[in-house]
Parts: sequence; structure tokens; C-alpha cells
Amino acid sequence: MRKARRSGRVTLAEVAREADVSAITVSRALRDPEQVSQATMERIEAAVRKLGYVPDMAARALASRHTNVIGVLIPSVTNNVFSDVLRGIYDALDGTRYHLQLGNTRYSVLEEENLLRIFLSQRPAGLIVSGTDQSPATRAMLENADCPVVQIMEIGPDPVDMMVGFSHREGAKAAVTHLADAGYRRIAFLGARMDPRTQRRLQGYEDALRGHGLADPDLVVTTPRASSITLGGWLLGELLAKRPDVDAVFCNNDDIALGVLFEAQRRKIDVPGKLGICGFNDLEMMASACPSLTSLRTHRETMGREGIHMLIRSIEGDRPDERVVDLGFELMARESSAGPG
Amino acid sequence: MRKARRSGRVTLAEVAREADVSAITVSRALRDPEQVSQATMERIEAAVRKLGYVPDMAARALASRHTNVIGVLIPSVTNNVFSDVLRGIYDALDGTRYHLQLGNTRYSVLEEENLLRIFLSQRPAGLIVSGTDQSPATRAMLENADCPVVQIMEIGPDPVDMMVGFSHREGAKAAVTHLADAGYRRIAFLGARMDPRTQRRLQGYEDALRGHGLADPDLVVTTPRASSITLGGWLLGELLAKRPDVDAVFCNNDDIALGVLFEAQRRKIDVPGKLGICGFNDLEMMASACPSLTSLRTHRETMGREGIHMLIRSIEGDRPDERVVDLGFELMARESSAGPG
DNA sequence: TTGTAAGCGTTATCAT
DNA sequence: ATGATAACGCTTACAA
Repeated sequence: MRKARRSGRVTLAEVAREADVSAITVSRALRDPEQVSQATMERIEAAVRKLGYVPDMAARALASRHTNVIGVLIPSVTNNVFSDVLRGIYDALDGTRYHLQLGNTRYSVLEEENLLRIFLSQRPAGLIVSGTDQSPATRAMLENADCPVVQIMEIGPDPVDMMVGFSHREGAKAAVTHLADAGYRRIAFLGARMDPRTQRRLQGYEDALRGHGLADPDLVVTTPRASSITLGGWLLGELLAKRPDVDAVFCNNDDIALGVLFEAQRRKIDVPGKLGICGFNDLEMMASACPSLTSLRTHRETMGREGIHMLIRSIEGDRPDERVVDLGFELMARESSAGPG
Repeated sequence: MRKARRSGRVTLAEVAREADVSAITVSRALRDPEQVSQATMERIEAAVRKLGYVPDMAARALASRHTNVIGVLIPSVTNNVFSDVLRGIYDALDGTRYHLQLGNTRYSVLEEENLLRIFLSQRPAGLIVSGTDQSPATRAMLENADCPVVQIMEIGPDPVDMMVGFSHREGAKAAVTHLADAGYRRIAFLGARMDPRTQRRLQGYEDALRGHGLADPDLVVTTPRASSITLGGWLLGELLAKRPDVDAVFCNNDDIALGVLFEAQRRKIDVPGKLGICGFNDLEMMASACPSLTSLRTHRETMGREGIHMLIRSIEGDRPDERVVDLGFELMARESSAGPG
């Protein structure tokens, strides 16, 4: 009595029998039609269609010891910032033979570690991770991964392999310098979540204020809670309670900036006359708001796209010379920071 | 001469040798520690750690003919609506043994078909697809898939397997009825993208206006372009050029509604006195806006969470009795639709 | 509780 | 251009 445990799915062997060739010929025909004669190809195509053959990725991965899966680990799928990065990633993947495997770490280094372990067990062709603040274990796994790795969102001194991003600290410094140059003197920092990138933005804010002799720890209001528009309004309330004399706010991100604008409108505080506002990222809504909102534009789609490009070049043996790419940022000065008065 | 083509990775056999047991015992120990004696378990754990063993998912999938992968196909990763659904999905998956494989169809039935083909080649444990408007080929593949399938976002008469969503037509009808009840008489429809769900919302709008004797085809302004806040402002401009006497707008989604609000502020049109506004979905920003914006709340996270719950129950042989779950909607009446005058 | 043997569906290797 | 064969790393079926 045989131990049959077939799955019921059509296999290569069955297609081969139908087309009257060997299994390996079908395998080759499917992966690289060039290698097979015209006539054989046609018989195989007919057989595939007739039987409704679908290749089994697991068997393929096992036999070839590689996949076309690119693993991407990002801290959030709901945050607009990462949706834009994802759009760039999908764009760059389009038309290539690679598939995306997306992992949502929810801003937790532990979840990142677990997800990476799962990803590695699938033998990815390449990996993209966010930021530079991995746990030691994650770092070690990345360094030992037998595939290229790109860190996106940030640049730093010690890449695992490749990097594409920008300096959040320099970005924040530029934004706050803009507010100071516009004439604001009591410039606050409003921050939520306080993940590593937010921390670095806070440092940039402090750098700028120190440079202008305007530093004042009272003007920093933060919360570990996840950022939202509503939270922006709440943070402004907290700030005004502490420092009613504040004349500008640098917001850790655009959601908070928009929340601040709404709350200012509700309290009839003139923007930009009594309160200057500057956001971070320059999401699409910033230009549309009334008054339009100043923000520091970051190149999120490009980060995703460029990350994938670097990864694929690397996978295909054409390793980029530049291992660390700084995409920079651009200050979009608008009505909300036109100056006090 | 043997044909060795080992990958260099640590295998189950090596762990077994190290722990001085057979491979199958290691396999069992890893999948279900209960089946193995305490002492053996400890030796195996030590060996795994010592050698840094990582299971090979491909081999596992091939041998067992199933995976713990749940495939999810959604039309957009950047749209807030789907990010909320995704959050629900991730929540529900948390702590289970299932992984997510996410596919972005970009609102294209063709991409959906291709992605589904790829997904099926990985033998998913279950599938989630968005909406009810699949291509015939997609529909056929779903019906023949040897795993449970949940359609989310919408409900309809002919489920592939299970469904969780709500009626977009009824939702739109309720929203427009609210505007009419508030006293608005020339209620416009502003729509972007015009995917199937948007089309059904337009029908609901028409249902409501017909019921109130207020129908007027001139008041419908749509575009196939992807929706955005900026586009909301542009649509209001188009509408006002055609019908300056419009007194309310029902927006196909919240981005458009917010864009309309900003544009109205820019043109100094009083909201809600001269222009009532109602959105669709009730994203977080609607309650924060100034004036706060009326919207039809949809249960997006719940759709994702419930979809996964139904799927997992089904995978595990505990098929829900209710195959079609209507989550309904809730009208959130706010300042922006307080009535004309 | 543990082990043996066979098989999952594909591709690498070598041969013709 | 095509084929025979073994191998990929794991799990199922059956046995002890």
C-alpha cells in the first residue's frame, strides 16, 4: 500500500506528461522560454492552460534555494509617511520579478526582531528595514543575512549594508531656523510618539534654538502617545497653559501641525500673526490648508523607490558604489510661517 | 561523486545530530513541545541555540502542503481607509500563528488577478479580498481556491464564501438624507476615482435626492483621478463654476470634504450657513476640523478584524454560521451640516 | 515518547 | 535542445 499524500494540485510532471516532454523541460520553458524550441513551447503552453497548472513556490524555493521575495519592515502601515514610502516601493517593484513581503513592526524593536526571524526563514532575496535603531539581535541577523539589506528613512554612520534617507536632526534644525529667521522668538516643539527619529528631530530643534540663543526647555511639549490631528490640538492646549506667550510651534509631524491649526482657529488665535506653524514631512494636505502650512518636505516616495533600486541592483550583482545615499529635504515656506505681527 | 548542493544553512538534521535525536523529533519539538519529553526538549533547545537554526519555510510548506500565510488583497496602501482596515487585520493576527501577505491591487482588477495567481501559488491558509467586483477569472480562482475566502468592505448578494462590510449605497443615502433633513436643497455630489464602491455611493445619493424630489444631474461633479485634499478644493471650484447656487455637498470621501472646507474658507464661503458639507468614512480628522465636519462613520478596523476572525475560525474548522456580516454605518452629524441660513 | 522510510514538487547537475 | 537522476529540508504515515 502506497503512501500517497498528493495535494490534488496539478504538478509539473503532469504537465510534462500531457505535453509529452520531461518535467525539467517544462520547468525550463516556464522560467526561460528562450531555452526551449518553438514547437515544444507551444505544446507546453497548451498543456499548462488545459490543466490549469500553477507553479508551487514552496517547491521552487526549496529546490533553488532562493526566492523572489523582498522583505520590508516598517514601523507603521497607517502612518501617511510610510504609506508614501510604500508607494515608492510598489512603484519600483512594478514589472520586476520580485514580490513584496511587508512586515509591520508597530514601532517595536521586539516585533521587528520577531518579524525578521520569520522573514529570514523564507530566504528573502533582499531586505529593507526602517531606521538605524535595531536591537543588537536584529543587527546581528541583518549582518549575517545572506542577502543585501537597505536601511531606509535615515542615514547614519554605520550602515549594515546600504542606506537611503536623510538627517532628521539637520531637517529639524533647518525648519526651526526658518521660524527664527521669520522673526519668531518663543518657538515651541510639539512631539508625539517620541520614536528615535522624533528624538533626533528634537535634537535638531535644540541645535537651532541654541544657535539663536532662544533655547527654553519649557517650550518643549511631548507625549509618548501615537500622533494624530486631534492630539495636535491637545498638545497646543498643554503648551498654551504652560506658556501663553509662545509665538511659534515646530511640530514633529504634519498631523500635529494641522491639529494645531484647527485648535488655533477654534481659539481665534491668528496664524501666522500670533502663532507661526511649521510641520515636518510636507504631506499633501499642507499646501491645501487655509492658511497654507509650512513644512519640511521629505522625499518619502524616493526613499522607497531608491531603496528597492539599490536592493535589486545588489541582488543582481551590480552593487551600487554609493552605499549611503542622502536624499536631503526641502523647506516649503508657506503662509503659516510668514512672521509675527 | 555525490551531487551536494547544500545551502550552508543549518538544517533540522544537524540539530538532530547535535541533540542526539532523530530529525522528526526535532521537527515535533519545534511545532508542538507537548509531544516531546522534558529532557529531550532541553537538549534540542540547546542545539537550536548553539547552531543558530532557523526553520526553512519552503521545505515546511512543501512537506506539509500548507502554510500559515493569509493573503490580503486591497486596492491601495496609501488610502487612509485601507490603512485602518489593515490595522484591524494586524490586530486580529497578533498572537496567532498566521502571517500576512499583503497585495496592493491599485484599484486594478487585472493586478488583482495577477496577484491572486501569485498568492495561490503559495498555498495560502486563507484569503481576504476587497469588494465584490472581481474579474470573472479572479472569481473562478477564488471559488476553486482550497482555502476560505472573505470579501471585505462591501456586502452583496452573491458571496464567494464569506463577507463582512456594509452597503455603500445605503450609507450614502443616509448621509444625503441627513443633509436634506437639515434644510439644504441643492445638494451636490463630489466624487473622485469612481471605483465600484464610489459608483454605489453615487446611486445612494441619487436615491435620496429622488426621494426628496431634489434630483438634479447638474449637481454631480466627478473625476476619475485619485482622490486627495487638493482635489476636493478643485472639485468645489468646478461645481461653483457650474452651479453657484449649490448649498451643500456630499463628498465621496473625507479627503475631498476637507479640501472643500479649505477651499470654502479661502473663498470666504460660510460653512455651514452658505454651504453644508458631509464626508464619507469619518476619518479621525473630521471631528478635529474647524468647523467640525459631518461624516458617515464606517467601521473599517472592525472590517479588517472581523474578516480575519471569520477566516481563522473557518481555517480551523469552526465555520461561522453567519456567512455575510453587515457592519452598518453611523452618521456623525457635526457643525458642517448644521443647516443653511 | 521516539524512530524509519517515503514523499512533497521543483531545480541543479551532468549527460547526450 | 532535451533528459535522467538526485537533491533541496521538512513532515506524514506507520511502526516500535
